[in-house]
Amino acid sequence: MARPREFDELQATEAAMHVFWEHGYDGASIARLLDGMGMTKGSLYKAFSDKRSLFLTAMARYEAAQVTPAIAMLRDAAEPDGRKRIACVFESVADAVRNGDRRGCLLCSAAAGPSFDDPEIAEVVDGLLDEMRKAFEVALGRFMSPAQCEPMARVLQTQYVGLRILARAQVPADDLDRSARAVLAMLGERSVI
Amino acid sequence: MARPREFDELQATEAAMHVFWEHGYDGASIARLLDGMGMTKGSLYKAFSDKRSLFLTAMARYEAAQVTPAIAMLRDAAEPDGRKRIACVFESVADAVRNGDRRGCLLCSAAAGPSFDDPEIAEVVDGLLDEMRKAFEVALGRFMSPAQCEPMARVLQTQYVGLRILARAQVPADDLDRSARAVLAMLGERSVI
DNA sequence: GTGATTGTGGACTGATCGGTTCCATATTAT
DNA sequence: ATAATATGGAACCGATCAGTCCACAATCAC
Repeated sequence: MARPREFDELQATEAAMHVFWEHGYDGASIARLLDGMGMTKGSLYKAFSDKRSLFLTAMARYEAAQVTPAIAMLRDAAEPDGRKRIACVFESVADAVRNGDRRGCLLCSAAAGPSFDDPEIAEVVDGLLDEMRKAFEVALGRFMSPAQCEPMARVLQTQYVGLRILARAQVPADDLDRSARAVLAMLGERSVI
Repeated sequence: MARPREFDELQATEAAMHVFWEHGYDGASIARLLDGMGMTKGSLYKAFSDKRSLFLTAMARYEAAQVTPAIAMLRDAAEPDGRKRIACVFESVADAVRNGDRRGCLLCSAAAGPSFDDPEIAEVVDGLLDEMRKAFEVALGRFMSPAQCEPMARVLQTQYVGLRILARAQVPADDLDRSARAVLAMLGERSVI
């Protein structure tokens, strides 16, 4: 017995995610978010309470749409070659840059940004980055001795973050492409178990 | 025939550098800068024109005080062991975190931040990061085949950026310490030329 | 001393920020 | 019809932002 929403909540959340992804937490002003989401203040504040809540919602959406698939890929038992699983992740990073996508990674930008004063946001970001590290470790376990997996998973996690940050910087696309491939070259050279 | 400055210019520049280093470009409000530099608006704007100019000056100071020494270390012919040169850089990163220094690297934060809309700032940052990459390559050349140096230098550059970003995030110090050491372990394992 | 010159402190400006409130209007279920 | 809820949009809030301006202070040459 009430007027229904005129906007699709998932769609609006996704739009917000893209604005945050592109501009970062601080750079995403309410005005920009409203523009990107195609709604006005009244509706936004009624549906999402405030900017911080909206960001957490957008991060949850980012997790579902971007992080979870990557982690699933790294843990995908159907692909026996661990190197291929890892290559998939870094190639998608390289692909994004090659296609002009300079947004990097919402998590990495959040980690670098001032939204980290917020402990809840920090906890979510750190948690997801840790999940990625563990997933890297699983994939590495397919072709490396267990003792080497732990440190190498850390290296890959850091590489992921570094590449995503450099993607936002105006580093030439060629350089980034080479850097992403260098990670794979490094793994390729390494001896199997 | 004029009133002399009450502040030391180098000292003020250094203070500004620390404020930018800790809070990033956007987070370093004029009020915070004034507080850190111990001066008032009139003096600051007379001496440094505006925030952007002050940032460029602070970056130049950061280059002289932080980047140049690191690059010199990586290129130091007096130290024949290339691994030791590289270890020195990553150990100083680990040391900083261990001592509670969570500021990361001014360049890396700038690369991640919105100050990158400014082409001049971007150029300086990219240039310095590139200098670091080349210095890594020189150090790697001491114990690796030339063909392997180029991609591995990219990995080290990315690793440096990633670690510095994660240092700003609230990742546990132990984790960061392990991650920094993992880079060295990786290099240690690799075969000499 | 006086005057020219430059640094200093702080009040002030206009813009923008996130966020709130209000309301006339629209849409639905009962 | 009525009650309930969502909409767009404007008005508004206090805070903060970078930046400007100017009276005043301190120094120099003379």
